[in-house]
Amino acid sequence: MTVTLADVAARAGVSSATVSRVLNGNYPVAGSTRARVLRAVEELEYVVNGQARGLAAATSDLVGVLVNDIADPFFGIMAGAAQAEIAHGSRGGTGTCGGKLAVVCNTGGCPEAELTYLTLLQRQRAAGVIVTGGAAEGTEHTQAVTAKLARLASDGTRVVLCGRPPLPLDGDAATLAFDNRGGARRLTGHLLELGHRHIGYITGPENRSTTRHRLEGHRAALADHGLAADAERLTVGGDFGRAAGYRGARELLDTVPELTAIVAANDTAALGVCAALRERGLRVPRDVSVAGFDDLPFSVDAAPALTTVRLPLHEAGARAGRLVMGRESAPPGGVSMVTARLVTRASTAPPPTS
Amino acid sequence: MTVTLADVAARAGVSSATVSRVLNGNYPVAGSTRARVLRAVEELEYVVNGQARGLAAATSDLVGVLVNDIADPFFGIMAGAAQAEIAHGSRGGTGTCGGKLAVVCNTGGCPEAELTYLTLLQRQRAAGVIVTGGAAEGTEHTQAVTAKLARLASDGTRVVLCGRPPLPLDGDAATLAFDNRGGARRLTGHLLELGHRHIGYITGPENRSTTRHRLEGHRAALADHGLAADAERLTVGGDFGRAAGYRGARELLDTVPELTAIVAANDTAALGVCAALRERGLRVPRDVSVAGFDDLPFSVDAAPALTTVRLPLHEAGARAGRLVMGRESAPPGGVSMVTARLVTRASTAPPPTS
DNA sequence: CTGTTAGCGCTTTCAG
DNA sequence: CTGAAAGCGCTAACAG
Repeated sequence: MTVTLADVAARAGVSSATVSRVLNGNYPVAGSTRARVLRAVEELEYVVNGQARGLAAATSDLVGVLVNDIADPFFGIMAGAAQAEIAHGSRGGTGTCGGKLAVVCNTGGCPEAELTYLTLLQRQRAAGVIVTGGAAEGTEHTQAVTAKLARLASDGTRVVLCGRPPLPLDGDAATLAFDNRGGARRLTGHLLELGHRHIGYITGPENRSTTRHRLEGHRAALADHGLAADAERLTVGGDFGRAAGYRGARELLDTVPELTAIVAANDTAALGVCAALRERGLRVPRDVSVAGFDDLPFSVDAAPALTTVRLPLHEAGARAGRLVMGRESAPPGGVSMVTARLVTRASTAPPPTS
Repeated sequence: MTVTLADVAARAGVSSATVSRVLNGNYPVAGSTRARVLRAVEELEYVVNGQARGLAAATSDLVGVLVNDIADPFFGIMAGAAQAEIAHGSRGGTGTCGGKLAVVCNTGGCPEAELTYLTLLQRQRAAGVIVTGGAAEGTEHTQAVTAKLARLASDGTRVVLCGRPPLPLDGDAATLAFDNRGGARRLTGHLLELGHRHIGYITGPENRSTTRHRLEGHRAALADHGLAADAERLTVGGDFGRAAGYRGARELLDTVPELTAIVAANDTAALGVCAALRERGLRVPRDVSVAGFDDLPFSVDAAPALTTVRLPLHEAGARAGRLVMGRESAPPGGVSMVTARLVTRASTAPPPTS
């Protein structure tokens, strides 16, 4: 039924080894022979069996990309950029081919799912793995994920952490850490400079490194201005979702009447905040300033356009892709800090003078 | 270095065949033997080699998911839902495992890239392929894509088309077609009922089935009201991007002063339209009504909330996932039409009375 | 430059 | 119920 190397060899009147050499192009083959082989390949519509090839050569065409939520542009942008680099160099048709296949895995941020996918990738002997998004902290499985990653790295799988704190891994593992703490600090600093003194904060999901770092940055800025005492009361829990932003804003409005600004842990939640404010008849930024984090594409289209912190997601994803493909060498120390730049737009202004 | 079946067998004091049988659980094995084998697996941290297994059993753990742009939530939502179904049943650890690995491939809507990825997937002997998003039409490569899909289907790869017109494929191929034409017709019908008579339209990219169907639906609604004559002049080209919506709106505003509404081919472009309108000092919907298509999550947060057409992307993606896994049987005739529901929100209102 | 010969690690008859 | 043996389709030495 399905045509194999041997079929091609027979048709071209050569040995299967020769066909293999022509296809892989990593060995000298006479021009006439090569032509004959290629014609046979065409005629038979031969397509190599990647599994057999991988088994024999101990290689793999697969690279895993773990994301928390592929439907979220935050991850979609990184995954897309990484994938473009990973596939880079691939040529269609029946001929040779460079690039690899990116396997994007949705973990929902759940360490168990991460573990499952890492095992699945290990099973396929993936050439590399990119893990994006913050790490879960303090869970039982967190340790297991680290161990699995260590195992993969020591087995020769290239491991790249993108937007996640560095881990002590052997092999050529690299980390692109996001400066969430610094970005958050600058963002809240901006609000403080505008004159705000009662700033609400809606966090990300519990026990995640990203949540913690952004909150720490926010608190650091408050501390800079001697406002640390009030911080706890002005903080409500969220989960990076729009609904959480909406609920959080309502709660803050109810409990902190003197509030003049709300910072959400990300843009999506900030949109929910805006919706809640609108519903209460409050104007942004005249009555309350609002800020997010990430600078996703839709943030500039919010009304008013959102002040936020820009993370170069596309560049980071592309770089992670190059790192995992070994096309770029790891930064010294294996860790590179990705800077987060403050982007001030229309949603923040000085507090009402009243 | 890496531990194999034989290592486990040796440790457990059985043959490798027995280990295989325990791991696959598809053959009777004595309880005591099984326990011994499982313990050896644990101790050695054995993980099966998917390539070898695939080669020997002529199976694959991979399922391809082709999308136009993974950074676009339109595709992210479908891909995420499909992936959840594909991975479904997978259990972590060292034991057996049901689900498969979804390989999400970004094609950028380019038929050549589609071809490349399909070949790559064919090479890996993927168990199935889901192709999402509209098809390119009239390109040289379009035919080649169809041929490749036909080849895959006849080779036993399950092919599912999701949001793309049906193709005559052998094997168990299924199609989930989106009712773009009907949805667009109802959307423009809504505007006409509100009293609009000069409705601008910003299209999607050229030569794509989705673009064509949505435009056809729009025109059909106009024809229902005897307004077909003016349609050409009120249509400008776009590409589903925000910038195209922005540019298109400016162009329409300049050339059609009597305009009272603008329909964009999708929500993203509609956001660009709103931005252009805002910039010109026009209020939505008081001066100009705006409508999009897709009902992406951010559309409800636009200001004003966008009137649009809802496509059940999550359900469609999940269904495509079940179909490709053979967990749900194909609809009669192999084609199922996914309905597109009109969602009226604040961005549309009757035209100014002046 | 090309053919021969071993496997890669696993599944799967076929015997026992 | 378990073991032995024959491949799955390909690559990679090793000889010519």
